Amino acid sequence: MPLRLHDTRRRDKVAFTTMQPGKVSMYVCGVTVYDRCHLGHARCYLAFDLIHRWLEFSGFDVHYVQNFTDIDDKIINRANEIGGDWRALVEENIATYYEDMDALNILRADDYPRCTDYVDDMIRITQDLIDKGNAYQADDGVYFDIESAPEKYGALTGQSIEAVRSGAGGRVEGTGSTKKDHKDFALWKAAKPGEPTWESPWGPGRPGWHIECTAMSMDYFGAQFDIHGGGHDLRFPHHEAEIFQGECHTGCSPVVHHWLHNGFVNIDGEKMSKSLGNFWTISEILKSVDAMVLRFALINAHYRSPIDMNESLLKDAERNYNRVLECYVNSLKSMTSNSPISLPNPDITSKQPLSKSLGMLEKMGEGFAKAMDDDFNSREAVAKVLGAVREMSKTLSSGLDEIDKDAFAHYSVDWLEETAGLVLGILPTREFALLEPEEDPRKEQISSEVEELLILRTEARDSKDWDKADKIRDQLTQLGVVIVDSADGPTWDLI
RNA sequence: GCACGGAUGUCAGAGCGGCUAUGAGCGGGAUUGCAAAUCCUGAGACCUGAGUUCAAAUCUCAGUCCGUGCUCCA
Repeated sequence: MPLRLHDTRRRDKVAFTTMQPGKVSMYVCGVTVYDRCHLGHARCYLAFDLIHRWLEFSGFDVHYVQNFTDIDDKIINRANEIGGDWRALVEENIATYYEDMDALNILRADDYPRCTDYVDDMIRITQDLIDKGNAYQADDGVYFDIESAPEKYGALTGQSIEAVRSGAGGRVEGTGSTKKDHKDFALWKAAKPGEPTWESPWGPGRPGWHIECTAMSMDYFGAQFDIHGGGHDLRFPHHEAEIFQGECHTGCSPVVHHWLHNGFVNIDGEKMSKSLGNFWTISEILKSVDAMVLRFALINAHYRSPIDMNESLLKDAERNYNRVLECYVNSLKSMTSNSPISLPNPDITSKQPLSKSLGMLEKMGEGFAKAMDDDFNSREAVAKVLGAVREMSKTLSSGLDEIDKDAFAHYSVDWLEETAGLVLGILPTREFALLEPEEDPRKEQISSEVEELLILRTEARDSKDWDKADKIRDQLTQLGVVIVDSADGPTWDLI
């Protein structure tokens, strides 16, 4: 089934086409490196990681470029606040960006260009826009002239020029700029005292934000490319500005063939923002939440829908993720040979349980691919994995003979490694999965005490002294220990 | 105000012309002294009104309500 995806510009799900057969050029707006990454960044780059993975899995050769915005008002301000050098701030935040994204098992892009390496290109494009009559010089920099290409206004957000004029209300006055219209955006900002600057035909200054992505994407891909992605908030003005710049500069329309935008993360029903105090950085969350559980939670939603992050969502994710992991580990352990016998034909209508089970799994595998092909519906894909996990667990514990079980386990492992592993990126390596969990040192400390109490409890239970048994259990709870009773006697773990 | 998106069981949330998912919660069952954990199983929903159709949660029109953007923001 062919891949379809939702294009923001065309406002519809469209068939995915590439300029070159089998090759995809994909540019995603990266972070402005003035601070550590937060949950919203995780969501965004996870969304495009999944898209990246699915395209590769579908056989495309993807050239994935993601930039770092390493010069910007916020960077300068932050550096001034902390009294440090802006370059050091940039380096530090790029390093932690990689740390955070690696932790979430986000595959690296092919290239991570930095804006400051492309200033010459930006100057060249700006000059060209001036020459073509799409830009003009004002007192405080060079601006793009919206009136020179009014038909491009609202390409992504559907807003008319008039609406924005009235909607902008009182915010437009008193900026002290000599730009002609408040909608005109800066291509080049004239130097202010104490700021890093570059030489240009318009005097010392630095590039505007929007021109950066245009310069970098064109350097890698030329005048046109397949996919441009970013957060929902970037549609306006950032991406519309890119359309103005790119299309006026190259004369190509469209420059970008598919615009993809991911939805936002809310916290407990509220927008995540610093002023509300619900701003979660990735490194903070990962202190209390397993990285793969967070990944699971974030891909268990369609990339375009907003996510409401809260305790129960994470709890749900943990539970479901552990279910998948446990099934994977059990399947790995059930593989007893290197050369499994061939399995019966998958047939969902068969009376033979193994054949029927394989038929179910085959169907769920098809459902998984169909879901991903339908605008990267990872939530539906996750549902298929969970359905398959249920089926696998059931079949593995259904009393198959050794040989069938081995073969079925091989099938299950392959199934999971392809879907949950390669595409969703939530499986650990085989070696890691089979590793016995490391003992918590705190467990060691109380171990003998707990074991003693458990013996007393077992004795009490044997003599049906439930009062005493329950008191001991309360005592253990106080120690922070949870008991799991099974047919083979009680086991325990830290809460 | 304008623009974009949404309204599905108790909740989260897929499906988007005929069959409805997934998970939590709740009911029943197995194991169990009880609880926890695990497994099996059951009930339960498609905002309102009109239209198209043999057939509508799904398409069309109207309405109501909600979210987001229009300002640096993933």
